[in-house]
Amino acid sequence: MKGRPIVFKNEEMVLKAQELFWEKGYTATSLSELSAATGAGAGSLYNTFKGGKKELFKKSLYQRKEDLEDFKTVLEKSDNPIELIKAFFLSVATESKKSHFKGCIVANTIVEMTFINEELGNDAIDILKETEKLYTRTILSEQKRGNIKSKIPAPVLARHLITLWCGINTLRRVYPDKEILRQQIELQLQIIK
Amino acid sequence: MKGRPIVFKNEEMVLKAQELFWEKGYTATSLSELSAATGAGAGSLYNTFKGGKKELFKKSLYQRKEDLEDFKTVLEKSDNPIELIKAFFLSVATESKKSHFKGCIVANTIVEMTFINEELGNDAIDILKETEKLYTRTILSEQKRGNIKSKIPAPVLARHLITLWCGINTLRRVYPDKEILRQQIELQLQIIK
DNA sequence: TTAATTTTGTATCAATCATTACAAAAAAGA
DNA sequence: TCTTTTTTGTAATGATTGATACAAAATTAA
Repeated sequence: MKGRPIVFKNEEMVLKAQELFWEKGYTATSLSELSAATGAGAGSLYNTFKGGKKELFKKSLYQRKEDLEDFKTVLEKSDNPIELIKAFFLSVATESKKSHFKGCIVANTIVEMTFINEELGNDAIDILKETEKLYTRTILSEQKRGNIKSKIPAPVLARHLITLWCGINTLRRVYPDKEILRQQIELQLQIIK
Repeated sequence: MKGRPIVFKNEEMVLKAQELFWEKGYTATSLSELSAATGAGAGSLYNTFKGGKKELFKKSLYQRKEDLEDFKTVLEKSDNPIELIKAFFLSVATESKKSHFKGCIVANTIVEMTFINEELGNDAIDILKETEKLYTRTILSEQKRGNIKSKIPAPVLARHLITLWCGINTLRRVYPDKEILRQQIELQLQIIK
């Protein structure tokens, strides 16, 4: 292929940008910060991401959808997916302080974007709904297998996990404390039994 | 008192500003929008709120602390405060669609401010912790009276309500639906029994 | 009436915002 | 080697940001 060789790889830039967007949100993250973090100047940024800041954010958000796909694969291979989901929620408690303060970029975006940019807000909502679907399928299947005795409808239990996720991702900023978080997550996971 | 009479009352300006901050957050709300919403020009805005945008936001946030004080008074007068708290949570489900999209300005601020402005973030965290204290006191007292049989420590149950609050205030943007919200809130309130 | 005081409205400020323009750099293909 | 193509770095762009300067307006006190 002709042309000057690429030095700033698309994927690496997205990951650097994601970190910034995750911490500061869309509005408060400036192009100059993105430029400094990625190392790429405005020229490279706009050449790589023709849609500018918005496209870069979309890619950063979409990266989490791919992470979800990875988790889906792991769940499908497991013969006790419910325990895996519970372990995932509990693992949040032991993450770093910085992770606590960052929360979840998907949940953060839903909160930030509702009255700012409906398109980006809906992109985030879609990811959360996709996650919910995965939970619903898993719970329903495990109910049929008898691994979950609860008669509460699978969609309600799945939405409970989503609500817990959103709740914990705010609580962990108020209490970035392993023990407190573990206690609260355990309490709410008891509903899935 | 000497001087040209005030036409823009402090309280009214705070309420107008609060509405904007609640919807769009701190960063995305501009002074020109605040000026348009309150009707006051830059002159009046900066004369009334010497600290500018930041002070106006602080006042908007602090308004919710006063609302909390009102709720505290109602709870103290009640002989079944737990039912009042549960009714309050359930009442969220039937609010307007716009209210669903707005969520909670305190929770919103915690999410937005962590990496932007620690001071404003901590102001919001303080309000949430104050709310938690109110819940803890109420639950502990009702446990002693035998109105709550659960042996789960009052602080854990109180933090459960805070987590539920944060969770629901994101979920209601994903599902601004009366029935879904009622279902999820009811499920989680069963823990307080 | 006049002076003192405060609020209001408007013009303006420097700084920063996201984005674009464009030439130099660096490669491949002819 | 020369042309073509693409990326990169830098210098602009106009718009908007939060905040300030300041005179006119509107009141009270002297």
